[in-house]
Amino acid sequence: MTGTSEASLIDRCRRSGLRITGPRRVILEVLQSAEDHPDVEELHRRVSRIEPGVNIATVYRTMNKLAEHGLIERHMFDDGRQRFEPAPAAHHDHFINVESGEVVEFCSEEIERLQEEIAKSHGFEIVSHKLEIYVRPRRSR
Amino acid sequence: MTGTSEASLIDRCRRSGLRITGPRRVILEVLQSAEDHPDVEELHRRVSRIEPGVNIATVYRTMNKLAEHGLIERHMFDDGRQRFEPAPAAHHDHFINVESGEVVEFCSEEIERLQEEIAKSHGFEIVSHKLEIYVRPRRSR
DNA sequence: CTCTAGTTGCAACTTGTTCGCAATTAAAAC
DNA sequence: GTTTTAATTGCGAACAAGTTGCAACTAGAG
Ligand SMILES: [Mn+2]
Ligand SMILES: [Mn+2]
Ligand SMILES: [Zn+2]
Ligand SMILES: [Zn+2]
Repeated sequence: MTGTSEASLIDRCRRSGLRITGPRRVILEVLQSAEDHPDVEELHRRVSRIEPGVNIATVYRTMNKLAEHGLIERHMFDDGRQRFEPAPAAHHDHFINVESGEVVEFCSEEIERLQEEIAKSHGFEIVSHKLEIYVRPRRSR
Repeated sequence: MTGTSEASLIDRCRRSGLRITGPRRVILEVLQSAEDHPDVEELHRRVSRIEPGVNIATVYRTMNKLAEHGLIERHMFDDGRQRFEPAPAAHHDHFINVESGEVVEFCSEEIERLQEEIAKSHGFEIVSHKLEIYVRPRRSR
């Protein structure tokens, strides 16, 4: 669940007809190797460590472009800033540890199925959904 | 699921030690009688129709105060603006009709239970959660 | 009625994100 | 390799949603 789906983001960009420039290459590498769900500032920080001079507007624009082409997923957890991850091979949802900010991925077949069921019973067809569970480490006693 | 829990928002405010001023009274009435999940601009619009001159900053501040006291619930759907509803008597989640913007409430005992279960199995204890299902009317064939 | 802490209107500010524009450049076409 | 052109970039300004400082006002306790 961590790590990208099929090919590298760079390859997928090429296939989508996106140009691979210097800044973009670095951004893609940073994004690809991220184990977490970084926001734009954090991406920019990581990019700048590798290649200073890349403007944060470029990071924003690149994220928008990648999202348009379905190469990344955009999230908006409760802190109110966009966070990103390479488009995952399979759907998953998220735990957010409210104490550490850490994000943990999970997927429940049953929950997914129940969503379909309840949507159908309301006369709806699901376009997408978002399940975020804010948690803290369980204090054992 | 539509309509408030126990007492009126005004009463609950009084009990929380919040002062009932002119602007606040109108805001509370608007909020209480809302059938949807209005954002601040919309609340302000509705308030202004009843009593012009109320500043939008007051609406923002009132929402923050009410949320602090647990009298309303704050949501953030995909359009990126805060939306509000009076604190519901019982928990529920939301369908958002992507075509009309309409919000429909639902609750699934089973989904709630499965969340607990899966959180526990990851060593977490749930603080809160958010399940938003973006839907469109099911095209029957 | 008095007094004071809570509330308000207003304008200025903050934060996260987008945009216009001129300069640069990837990569398609020769 | 050279040319050509549309995509991309850096930069600063602009935006949008939400917050805040402040002086004036007022609910409601005593
Ligand atoms: Mn993820
Ligand atoms: Mn609701
Ligand atoms: Zn899911
Ligand atoms: Zn729920």
